[in-house]
Amino acid sequence: MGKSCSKSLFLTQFSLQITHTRSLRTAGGGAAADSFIALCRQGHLKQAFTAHFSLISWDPPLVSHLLKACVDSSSLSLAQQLHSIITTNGWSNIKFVSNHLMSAYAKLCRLETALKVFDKMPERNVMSYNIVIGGYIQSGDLGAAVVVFKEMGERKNSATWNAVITGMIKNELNEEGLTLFTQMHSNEFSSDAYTLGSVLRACAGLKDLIKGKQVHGYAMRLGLELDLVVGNSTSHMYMRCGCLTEAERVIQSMPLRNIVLCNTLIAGLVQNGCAAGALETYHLIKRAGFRPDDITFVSVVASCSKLSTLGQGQQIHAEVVKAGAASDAAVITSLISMYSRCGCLDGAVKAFEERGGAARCHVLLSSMIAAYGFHGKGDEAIELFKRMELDGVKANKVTFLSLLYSCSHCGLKEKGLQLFNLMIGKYGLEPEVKHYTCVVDLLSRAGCLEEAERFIRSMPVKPDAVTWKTLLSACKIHKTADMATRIAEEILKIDPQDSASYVLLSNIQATADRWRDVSTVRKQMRERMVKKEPGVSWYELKNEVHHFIMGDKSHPQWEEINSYLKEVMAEVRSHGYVTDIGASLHDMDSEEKEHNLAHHSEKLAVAFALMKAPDSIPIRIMKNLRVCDDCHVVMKYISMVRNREIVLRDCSRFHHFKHGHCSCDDYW
DNA sequence: CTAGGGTTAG
Repeated sequence: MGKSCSKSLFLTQFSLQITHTRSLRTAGGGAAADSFIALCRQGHLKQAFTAHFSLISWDPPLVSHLLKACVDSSSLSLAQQLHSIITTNGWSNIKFVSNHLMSAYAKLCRLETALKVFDKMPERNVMSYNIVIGGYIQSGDLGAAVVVFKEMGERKNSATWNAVITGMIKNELNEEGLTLFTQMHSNEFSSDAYTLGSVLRACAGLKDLIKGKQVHGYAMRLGLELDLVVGNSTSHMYMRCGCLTEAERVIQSMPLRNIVLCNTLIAGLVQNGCAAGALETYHLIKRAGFRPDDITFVSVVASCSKLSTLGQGQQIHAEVVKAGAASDAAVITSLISMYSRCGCLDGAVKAFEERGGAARCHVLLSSMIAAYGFHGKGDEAIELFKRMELDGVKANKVTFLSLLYSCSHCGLKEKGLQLFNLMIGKYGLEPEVKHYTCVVDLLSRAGCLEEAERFIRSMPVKPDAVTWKTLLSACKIHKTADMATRIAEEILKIDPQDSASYVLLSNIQATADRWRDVSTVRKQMRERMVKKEPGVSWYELKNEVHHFIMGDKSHPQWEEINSYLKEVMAEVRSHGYVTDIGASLHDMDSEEKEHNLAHHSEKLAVAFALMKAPDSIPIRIMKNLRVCDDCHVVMKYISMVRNREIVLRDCSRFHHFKHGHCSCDDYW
């Protein structure tokens, strides 16, 4: 469940002061050019060139525009073709054309060529220098960047400083940018809105609230705090530092608002755990007359993902298509993740396939790999990674993390270990604790518990509570109560309030009939005031989310649901199901336990879904805790007896129940 | 010198 959040200040008095939205990039060249650009946007650069090359009346803005597209789709050869068009037409002396060309070469890892273009420029502007400096910074040659900066310095004005500071910060050299900012002042150049915007962005990147507040104060002294860009950057900085109220106050004070400001607010709300507020704000800004753009959609789709509300997500997807934002790589990445997290792998695959093969960057591919992994499709995930390697798209740490858990989720131990070694060896990536945790999962799931424990105790980074919890889950499956006690101690050293671990340990002891140990755990829980978090399940029906909590009869159709659940359970019993009382932690007699188990939130939710939803669609239920053993068994029976597909997402993974079998292979 | 966005263990 999302964190509760106070109603946004913004929502209470949002006015209709709208500034003009940035218009979609347009370029010269008429209808052929439009169609050309449309094709390029969809990632079909090569097709676009073949079909339209001779029809287009080339002009400098169009060429510049397309150079940007080349960067987006990593097409060096097309950039070279454009280069020759520039040369043939004698446009090399136009500053912005050469700047774009340099920028494309630099970003496509051809710094040498970019420098040649730079050398041939008869006249340069700040941008030209900035691109070269940026290129050097990206290739890791800071020394050369400084040399160019000094050469540029001989021209020694505010715009130059701003250009370099912006260049640094854009390349994530936040500290360096801030240092230059200080130097700029000691060289008696004063800041303007451009400087402040960049510097605030650096503070946001560093999550440095103290510096950020100082800059905010400085902006007020300069009377620049109401500038659209400065105000937005200030709000963004507060959002990144987790100060939601402060960020909203800044937006509230702005005399003019535009879609960028709205986006800062919506993204900030999601990032600060208030997905419901983000969704609400989205509907509000639309009513206020703002037109959402691709960036808005990325955040709104992410909200649906966090809330696990497939219906709302699909609705937003339709709006994305209508708004013509469906070919933006970030939007698609977000959609893939949303469908996957809402339990609809088909939707994720469809969104992925629609993108076509032309322009799939590493983030987009990683998100699809993660989606396969989430749903236990390890082979598909690995297949996609192979294709990624063939296409020359470079995998990063996130890609490998997704690959590793794809393997552990379906028992591909050897394959997973191979990938782990590939990541360190061939890719030269340093694993983080999350990667090590996946390896622990790979080993322990395969029954190598001792090896997994040795691995944890010898790994070069400090294991966290999750690392140990992974091993503790394995102890449950492999019924090793002694080891479980030892591992639980490690977890409670790190987080003594982690109720899930107490519950897990107690269940393991109960299964091993070690009742004295069970009561020790319960005593510890009482002494340390650890409360078992109540289990909540939710189910979305016709745009409405229904919540179910054990023992809570507040649902308007509670009686009906309860008696229907009884019917279903009787049906399931007639097919051989027997209640497993061990799954209950509570200290009570058997009859009471059975009664409690029978009303677990996921059972209530599934009964409601069986009652209300059409037979043809899978039932998708979300739960805030791990699924209990008994409910897991019941779901398997229901999927068989009723011939219904049930997708249950608990706090860590998906369970797909079909024909009496679960995708997790009873390991979770 | 022109803001704001994407993938991530249990």
